Amino acid sequence: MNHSMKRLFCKSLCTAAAGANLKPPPADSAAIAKLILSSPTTAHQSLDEQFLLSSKTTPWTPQLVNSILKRLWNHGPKALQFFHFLDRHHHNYVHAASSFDLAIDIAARLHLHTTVWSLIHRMRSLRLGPSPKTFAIVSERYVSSGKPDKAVKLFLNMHEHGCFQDLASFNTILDVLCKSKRVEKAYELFRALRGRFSADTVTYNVIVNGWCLIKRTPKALEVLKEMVERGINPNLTTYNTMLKGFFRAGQIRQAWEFFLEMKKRKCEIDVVTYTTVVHGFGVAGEIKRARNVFDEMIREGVLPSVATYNALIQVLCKKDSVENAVVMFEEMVKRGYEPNVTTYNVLIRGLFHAGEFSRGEELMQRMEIEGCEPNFQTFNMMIRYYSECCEIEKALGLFEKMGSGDCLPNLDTYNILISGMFVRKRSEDMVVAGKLLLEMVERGFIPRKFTFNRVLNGLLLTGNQAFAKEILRLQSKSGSRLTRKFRL
DNA sequence: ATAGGGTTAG
Repeated sequence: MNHSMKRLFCKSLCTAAAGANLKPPPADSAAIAKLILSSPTTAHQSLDEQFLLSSKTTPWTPQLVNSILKRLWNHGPKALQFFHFLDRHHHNYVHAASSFDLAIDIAARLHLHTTVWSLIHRMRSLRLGPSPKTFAIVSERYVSSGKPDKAVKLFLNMHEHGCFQDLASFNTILDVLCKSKRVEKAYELFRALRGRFSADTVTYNVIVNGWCLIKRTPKALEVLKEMVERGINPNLTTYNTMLKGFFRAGQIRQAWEFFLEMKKRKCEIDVVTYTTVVHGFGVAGEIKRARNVFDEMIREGVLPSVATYNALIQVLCKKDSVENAVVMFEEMVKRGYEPNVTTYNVLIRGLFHAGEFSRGEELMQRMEIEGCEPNFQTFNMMIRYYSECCEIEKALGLFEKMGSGDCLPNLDTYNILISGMFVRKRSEDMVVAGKLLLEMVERGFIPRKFTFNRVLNGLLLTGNQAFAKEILRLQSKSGSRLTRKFRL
């Protein structure tokens, strides 16, 4: 059953249920999100009349609210406006902890520090949290905006906000630091507190992975050794992490030896191990060895997963030929696998990269027919290729499609498209770039100074002085205006 | 949201 059929089927079922008075009519998060998006965005203005009216009869549930917040993820100001509206005006509805977590994440992405903390306090006064998850979200935001010390401090002070630290939250903060490449900082914290929290296999795995992520495999091996000495047993995850680390660091020979050692020691190697090796060899350009390992896994009775096929298809595109990748794709379908969005993205990219635009477009149509929704990567990648090849109309067409669909443009989309507006060096493209810049600010994204300057220069050079002035005004007050508008 | 495998860009 394809996607549109599924939707139809769902709809008729729901209508039947409502008609029979079995349950309240289902509220459609897509429709509500659209209504919110189409409300005017003037400052201090509440949501649209139409929305206000319909909100009175909408049976609000946390699931519905969360679904709407996710749809509005890339329009943070609207998402928060909606969240605050329900919080204030619907006294019979109280937000769930999970909705608070989403709102906190959105506010943190908009750098609305004050809003983040008032939400946390409100959550606490309603006795809904904050939970370890809330702290994980806020820490991650701190780390990704270049403030790892604040993240650590937050973890150390968690208990002051009514949330006690435990091994799980310790592992989480270490992982957050490692994933953002702040491995030295994580290692420092790990050494200071591993005794207090009785570090376990997960803790050590997080640290081993951290060193591997920054290609410092000797340090990772050191931690592995220490782990064994302290009586903490490494598991398959530990070894798979190490294996991936060798490939990432370009130590192909060591990776192969490590893999052989894993087999020799009768470690029950799994689909993840094999996928790591197939991908690792492929990225290193060793297509033949990648294929050999792929054949070996089937011989050994380890079933490849969609991820394994994705790895193989990707490396065929990059290091072999896109034609062979297409063959592999058809083979996986023939064997009964259902390609996912990553599969399509990898192959569409391969086709575009080879200049096979129409075949790439056909594949996108095919994915939609199969009920596989394109995501950010799909759109952003295609927009990037179209821009590079001066197909600005096609790039803009995809952008429109995102805005009207379930996948709102994100920060990358705006950056890619704005860059694309410079390839033709046309005056009218500069105006579009300026409009995109205004729109992205309105949606809560903060353009880099470079982007502002580039658009300003473009407008000035093409005689759009008045528009340039408008953008200059916006630049000077964009940050402060947002904070005032959405503070609780 | 406690850890490992596919999407980027050389």
